[in-house]
Amino acid sequence: MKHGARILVVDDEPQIRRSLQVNLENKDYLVMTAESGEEALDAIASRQPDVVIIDLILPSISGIELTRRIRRHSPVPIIVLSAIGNESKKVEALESGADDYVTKPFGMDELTARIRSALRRTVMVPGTEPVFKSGTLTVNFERREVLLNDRPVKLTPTEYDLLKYMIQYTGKVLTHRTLLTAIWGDAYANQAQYLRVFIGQLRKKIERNTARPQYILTDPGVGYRFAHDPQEPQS
Amino acid sequence: MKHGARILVVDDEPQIRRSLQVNLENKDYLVMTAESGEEALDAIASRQPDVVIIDLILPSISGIELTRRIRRHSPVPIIVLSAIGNESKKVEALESGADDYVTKPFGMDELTARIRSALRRTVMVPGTEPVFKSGTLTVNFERREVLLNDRPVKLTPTEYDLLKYMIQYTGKVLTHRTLLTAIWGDAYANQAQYLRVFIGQLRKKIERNTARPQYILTDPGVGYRFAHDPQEPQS
DNA sequence: CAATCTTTATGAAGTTTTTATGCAATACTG
DNA sequence: CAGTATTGCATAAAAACTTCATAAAGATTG
Repeated sequence: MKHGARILVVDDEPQIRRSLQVNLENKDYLVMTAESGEEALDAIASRQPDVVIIDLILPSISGIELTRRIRRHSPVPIIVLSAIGNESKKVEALESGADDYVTKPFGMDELTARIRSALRRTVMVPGTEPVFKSGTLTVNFERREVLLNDRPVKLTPTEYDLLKYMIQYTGKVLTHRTLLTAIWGDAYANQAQYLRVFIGQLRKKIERNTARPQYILTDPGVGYRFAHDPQEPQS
Repeated sequence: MKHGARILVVDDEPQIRRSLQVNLENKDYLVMTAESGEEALDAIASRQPDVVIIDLILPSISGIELTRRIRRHSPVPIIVLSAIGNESKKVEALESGADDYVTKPFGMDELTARIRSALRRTVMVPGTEPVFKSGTLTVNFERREVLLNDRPVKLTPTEYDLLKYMIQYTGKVLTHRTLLTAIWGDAYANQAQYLRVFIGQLRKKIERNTARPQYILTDPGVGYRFAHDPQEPQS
């Protein structure tokens, strides 16, 4: 019997654990479960999952605290489940190191899409791969060169830094705060408007249709992410 | 009197220095000498040789250690001289960043062949001559000579060093800091104005239209790059 | 003293920041 | 539950600021 990726589900509600387990095993994943943060930390240490799914509401250790603790010693991709109306917790979790989120109630298709994306986030250590390619977009970090359909695209320093940062974390949801502090510094953490302006300029330069971006996706109320699979322009 | 490439000879034995100097000057190279690693590092920083020849056996700083230190900040081709029976040092030197070696005793023909080969390699253009060509511009690194439409162009030493450095990294964006430390030294890393002046002079000498440079392109806020494919003047 | 390098000055070009506006999605309210 | 207010996003454009190109004067070097 051959299994796909190993997934750890952390939730205190037995029926959700059960439901996820059944559904994900149908998709050929190997599923393990934990009902508390402590159990989860043990399982991560001993059983090396490839992805961890965490319900934000947990007894004792909260999902956010659990995320933070996992990140202290493991880079495993983390997807958090947040109940609707829990937006601030979701952002907090992302800033604590989570990679992505799914809002309850959610469909299995959505979750499995996120899982697939998370699995592809093979730690892109900056410096290992000097050339990034996706669809018609090529970025040569060695040369500091951006090509679209083999034509050079001129980016300003800030635009380039922003694009580079996002590509480095392809697939991961990057909150406004995260991006602002990374590119502009701590003092600018609340200048979300800067971000909109520069994201807008980047899209104008690299997206075919800025109204339906393929690469730089908006996560409303949260931030932006660089798409793993450039969305095909839909009919 | 016009000189070819600049060669730095590093050896502690005066008669070898003298012999190499005379022989290489006969071949029309400009030869400078250093008798210790410290002197050599100074000379590389201040006088920008095109090739460095290092005797592996030196007092104080060894040839290998010297090679390593040079490589920390300069891509200048290094040829090491190893006495027979010193094979292991030779390998170590190559691993530390040397480009080639010559085993003593050696004939002048062999050494000059290695020098020519090293000079050729700096341009990374596989060909018979250590010459770079692009469009109407020709740079002969062996003779330290620049031609535009087959007419010689007079460059000052700094202009030449800058052009050569940029050609060595054709296509790659070189930041102000990179160029300044490479050509002028660490202490000048922030003198971006020098760079503008010299880039301006170079453009005046090699560009058809300095307002639309074909070769030396500006990346605003970042630095300069030597064009990969010289832009055709557009209508 | 002649060539080269370094400095200074200035207008032009380019970039970032700020402000303004419309739109769309969500939340509020009677 | 329709209509209205609010909030966040996208975009454009003006203003402020920074960097660039160039000329030319001053200093240095051999």
